[in-house]
Amino acid sequence: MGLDDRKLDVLRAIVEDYVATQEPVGSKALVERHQLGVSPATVRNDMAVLEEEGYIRQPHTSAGRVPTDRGYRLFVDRLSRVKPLTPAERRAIERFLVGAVDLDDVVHRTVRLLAQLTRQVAVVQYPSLARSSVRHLELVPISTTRLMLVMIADTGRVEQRLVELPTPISADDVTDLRRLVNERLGGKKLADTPPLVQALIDEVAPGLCPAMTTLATVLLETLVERHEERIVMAGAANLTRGGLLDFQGSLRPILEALEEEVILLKLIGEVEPNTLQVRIGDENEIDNLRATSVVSTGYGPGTTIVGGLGVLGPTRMDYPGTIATVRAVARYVGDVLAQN
Amino acid sequence: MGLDDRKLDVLRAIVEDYVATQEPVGSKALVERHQLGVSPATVRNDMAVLEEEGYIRQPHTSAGRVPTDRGYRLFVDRLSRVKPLTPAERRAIERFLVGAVDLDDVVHRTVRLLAQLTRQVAVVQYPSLARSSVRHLELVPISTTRLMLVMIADTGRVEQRLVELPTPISADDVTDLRRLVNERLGGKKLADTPPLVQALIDEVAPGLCPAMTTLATVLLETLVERHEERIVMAGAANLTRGGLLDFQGSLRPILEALEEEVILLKLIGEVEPNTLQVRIGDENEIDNLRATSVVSTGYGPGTTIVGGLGVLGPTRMDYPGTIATVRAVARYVGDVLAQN
DNA sequence: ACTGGCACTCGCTACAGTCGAGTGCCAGGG
DNA sequence: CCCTGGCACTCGACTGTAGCGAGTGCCAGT
Repeated sequence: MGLDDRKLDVLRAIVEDYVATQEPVGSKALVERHQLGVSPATVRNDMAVLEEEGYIRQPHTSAGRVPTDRGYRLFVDRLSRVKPLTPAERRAIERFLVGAVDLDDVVHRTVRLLAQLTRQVAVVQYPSLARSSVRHLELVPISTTRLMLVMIADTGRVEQRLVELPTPISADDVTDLRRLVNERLGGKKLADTPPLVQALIDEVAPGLCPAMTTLATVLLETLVERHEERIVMAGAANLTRGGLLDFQGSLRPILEALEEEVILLKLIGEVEPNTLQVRIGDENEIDNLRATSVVSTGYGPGTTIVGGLGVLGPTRMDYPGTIATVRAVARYVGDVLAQN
Repeated sequence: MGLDDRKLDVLRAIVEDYVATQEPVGSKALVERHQLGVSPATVRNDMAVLEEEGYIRQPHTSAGRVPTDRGYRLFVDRLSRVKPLTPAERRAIERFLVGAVDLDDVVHRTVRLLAQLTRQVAVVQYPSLARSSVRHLELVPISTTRLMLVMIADTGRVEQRLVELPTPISADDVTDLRRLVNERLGGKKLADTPPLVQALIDEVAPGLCPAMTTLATVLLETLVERHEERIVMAGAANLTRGGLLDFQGSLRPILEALEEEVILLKLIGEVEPNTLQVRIGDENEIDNLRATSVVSTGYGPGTTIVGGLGVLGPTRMDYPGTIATVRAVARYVGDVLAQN
C-alpha cells in the first residue's frame, strides 16, 4: 500500500487536530500547525490517498477531513506515542485511595477518579466472583428457619443472601454447618466449588440433609452464577461535553445502553491478561454504541486479574491520554488490592 | 383574588394540554379541545388575569401560554384529580418483586420499575440505618489482627467493614466480643446505640480493651454516621425524552446533580410520615435542578418509614399519574418489607 | 358578562445571495 | 519522479428579506 511515512504523519496530524478542535481539518490548517515540510497541495494529494484507503473521509464535499474508525484504529496501533501522565494526574491517582475503608469504597473512588481524569464515562467492575477464592463463609441465624449466608471473598468482596430453610435448625447445627462449609470451601477458587458443594450434601449428617440441600442451592447461585457480577459507572455528565456535537445529538441510546449491566459487562468484563483493549466505534458490537470508543483493561493484585475497568467516550477522543490514564489507574488499584 | 371556577378550569386545561403537547397553548386550541362553554375571547381575558397573578406566562409575545411553577403548584394542590392506575401498571407493580432474593434485589427492581412506569428518572434510598434496628452483629476473623464486622439490620440491609486491631486477638476472644456486642446492641435502634457502644468499652475484660476500643470506633462510624446512606438511581435516559425541549438543551447540570449522592438524598431523603411531597421547579433548593420537579415519599413496613423514594422529571410532567405511581410503588415496597 | 371582529406582534420557514474554506487537477520546476 | 503554485469549482454557513400564521389585546355590540 502506498502509505509512506509522510502519509502516516499526515494521518496523525489529522487525528490530533480533529480531536483537539472537533472540526474537520483542511490541508492548509494542517501545514500551518504541524511542521510537515511540504505544501498544502502535497498534503492534499496524500489526503486523497488516505481517503481512498478508508482512513479519513469528508463530511461533505468541500469540507475538511475527519478520521474514520479505521483511521483511529491505525492511529492507535501505530501512530500514537505514549503520553506521560502530568504530575497533577500522578498525584491524584496516588491520593485517591487514602482513607478508603472497604471494597465498596475503593471501587467507588476508582470509578470517580477515572471519570474525572479522563473526563469521560468510567466503568469499574467489582472483583469478579468467578476469579476469586472463598475467604470465609458465615452463617448467621435470623430465625429458626432462616439463615443469612455471608460470603467473604479474598478480594474483599462480600455477598450476602437469605436462606429459607425447609425445617427448623438449632444453633449447634448451624455451628456444625458453618464449620463444614468453611473446611471444604475455604480458600478454594469459586470456579472450582460446584463439585465440592455437591459433595457436601452427601457428607452431612442425615438430620441436616434438607437444610444442607437448600443451602447448597443458594451457595451455587451465589458463588457461581454470572448474574452476581457487579458494576459501577460514573461521569455520565461527561457525555454532554462537546455540546452534542459528538453522538449527533442522540444521547438517548447511549444512556440506555449504559443502564444495562449486561452491556457494561460485555464492554469491560472480557479482558485478557496484561492487555489493554481499545474498541473503536463499530468494533463495539452493541448497536447503541457504534459511535463510541471504549478503552478497557483488567486489574487485580500482582499479575492476576480479578475484574475489568475502563472508560467510554466519543470515537473522537484523546486515545494516548486515555490509555495512559486507564493503565495507570488499573495498576494502582491492583497494588491497593495486593496490600489488602 | 378573582379566580373563579372557570379561571381555574382554564388553568387546568392549560396545564393538561401543555403537559400533553409540550407546546404553548393558545385560546383557540383550548376551547376546541375542552368543553369550556365559552368563546376564545373570553378565555383570553381569563388568561390575562391568570398571567397577571403569575400562574401562566408567555414565552414570547404572540405565543400561547405556558404554566409557571406557581401554576403547577396550584394545579397540584387544588386542581388535579387522582388518576387511577391502569390495570397494566397495577399488574407490573404486583409482579415486579417475584423472585427478589435480597434487599439489594428489592431496591434495584424497585428503582427500575419506578423509572419504567413513570418514564422518568427514579431514585430509591436504601432503608436508612438511622431508622433501623440491629438484628445481628457478626465478627469474622480474617487474620489475628483483622476482623470483618458485618452488621445485619432488621430491614435486611447488611453493612460490612474491615477492622484493623492494634493487638492480636484469639478466636475465643472474638467469640466473647461477638456475644457481648450482640447482647448489648441487638434489637436496639441504631440511633440509640452511641451511648451503649461507649459503655461497652468500660465493661469489657481488660485484655480486650484495646480491641474493643477500635471496634467501638468502627461501630460508631458504621452505625451512626450519615455517610452510610445509600441510594440508587435509574432511568437517566428518560431525561432525553422530549428531545431536549425540556431543560432547554442543557442536560449537563442535571446529570451532574444526579451523580451526587448528597443531592439525591436531599431530594428524596427528607420525608415526613404519611406524606407525599411534590417539589416544583424553584422549590428545589438545588441550583442545577431549578427546571425539574421531584415527587417523593417515604416507604417502610406498615406505618413506619425507613427510607425515601421518588422520581425526578421536567416541571412539565404528568403530576396526577406520577403521584399515583409513586404512592402505589411505595406502598407495595412497604408491604414487601413487612413480610420480611 | 360574554362575543365577534380587527389590527398588531413576532417567531418560523423559505429563498436568494454572498462568502470563504477547502478541494481536485494541471502544468511547470527541482 | 515528486513536489509546488495556481486556478476553477463546490458547497456549507451565514445574512437579509418576505410571507405566513398562530396568537394576542382591545373595543364595540348584544
